[in-house]
Amino acid sequence: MSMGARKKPVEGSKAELSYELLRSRILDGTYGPGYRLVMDQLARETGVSTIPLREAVRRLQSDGLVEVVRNIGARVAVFDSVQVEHTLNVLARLEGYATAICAPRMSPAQVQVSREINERMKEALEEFDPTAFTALNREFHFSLYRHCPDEHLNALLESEWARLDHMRRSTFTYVPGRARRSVEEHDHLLGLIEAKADAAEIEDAARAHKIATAAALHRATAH
Amino acid sequence: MSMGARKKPVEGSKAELSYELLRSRILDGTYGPGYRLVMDQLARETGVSTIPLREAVRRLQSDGLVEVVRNIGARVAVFDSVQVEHTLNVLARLEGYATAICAPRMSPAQVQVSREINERMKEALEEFDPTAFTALNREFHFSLYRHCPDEHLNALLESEWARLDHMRRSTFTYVPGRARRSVEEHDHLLGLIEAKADAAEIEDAARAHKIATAAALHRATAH
DNA sequence: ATATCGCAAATCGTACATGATTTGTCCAAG
DNA sequence: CTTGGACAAATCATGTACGATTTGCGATAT
Repeated sequence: MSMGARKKPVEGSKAELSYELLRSRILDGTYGPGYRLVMDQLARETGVSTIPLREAVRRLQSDGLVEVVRNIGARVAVFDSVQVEHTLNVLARLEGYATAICAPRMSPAQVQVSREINERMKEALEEFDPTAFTALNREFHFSLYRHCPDEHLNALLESEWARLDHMRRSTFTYVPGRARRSVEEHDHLLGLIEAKADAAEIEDAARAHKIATAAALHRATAH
Repeated sequence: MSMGARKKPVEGSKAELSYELLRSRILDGTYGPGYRLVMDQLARETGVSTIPLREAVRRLQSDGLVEVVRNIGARVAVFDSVQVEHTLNVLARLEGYATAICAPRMSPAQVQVSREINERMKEALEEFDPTAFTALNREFHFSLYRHCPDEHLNALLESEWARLDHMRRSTFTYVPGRARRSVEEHDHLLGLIEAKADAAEIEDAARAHKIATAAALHRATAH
């Protein structure tokens, strides 16, 4: 038999594709907060039937990205600014732990990659580019715990970041004075990792870093 | 119109009921780890059709309780002891935070309820009843952050505890020497809450408490 | 003993029927 | 002429039955 690249779409059930499609459209803002997900409409639009779409919506429901009401339908979740603050605080604890257990596993080369990302954040800071800054910030933190031995923790982090990305669509959150301090704290954190500091110390630093972001946002919004 | 209590089963779609049924059966061990969830079979057994069951399985998939493979089916997730340790560590961080933000909101009466639960744990300890002890332990911690203002955090805690309960089916985890220290730490924690201690201090205590449990388990299993 | 063919079982997807909710219209009262 | 309510029709979520496709296993033939 020919062993050439077959047209085998191994990862391509309609339910799976629909899930990724809807998810990406929610996260990139195509379906904003409160948007109503109508099955028949989506079915015609995407060319699949309603059943795979229903299954996709169910997964999104457990992900917390949509809210489903019986006999009414599904809407993409809507968040207010206090929930942004809550999510930041939860992320602080999760990230602190993840960063701490991954720190000993990081090679010097990987630390260097993270450091370069932080340098690019400084550039974005110089050029007043909040969007790029935010994206790089996420990239920076994920670079710290990419090789986390706990897969479920990784899934949690991914999920919380996704929620956060989506929330930024409703309430734009960028505290001007905070960005400069943020990159400094990143440098400090990298220093601790390179110095093979104690796990508890690294965890404290990483947690405090994001708690500070949440606090800055708190002061900026609910003055 | 009569406004008396109608027989309105507001929460009663077949998809919802199927979800709760499957979930409870997974958590109480009826469907053990690795159990194969066959749609047609479940459909005949429960009297509903396959579609509501599919939706239920999708939600369980995002909950991390079942694993779905394309064209193969769904199996109940199987965990090993290291994942128990991971989950305990994640729970430690989440519980620490939740306990800290709920502490100022607790009334003396609520503290008293928690204290009574801890007293019952001491009784279970005297009578060598690990099962009751474990159940009470969960009840104790939930009593501390029942009125959490962050609903999503509550959902996360519920989810992680559910995972833990299910894991205990595979690997029975009870470290004899740990239980006595545990109730002492509970008393200490309650003292901090009553004394209106600093949030950071309470968080540290609650986190350290569960980290110690994880560490004890680590020593007991992978000696 | 190995390989190939074929059957059984279960998942995946579609079309259709049903029931609940919302909307829109018409009529009547003020 | 405006307002309020009731009835009707459309819209959409929910559930069922059925067909299509894939996987896994066993039997048969070489």
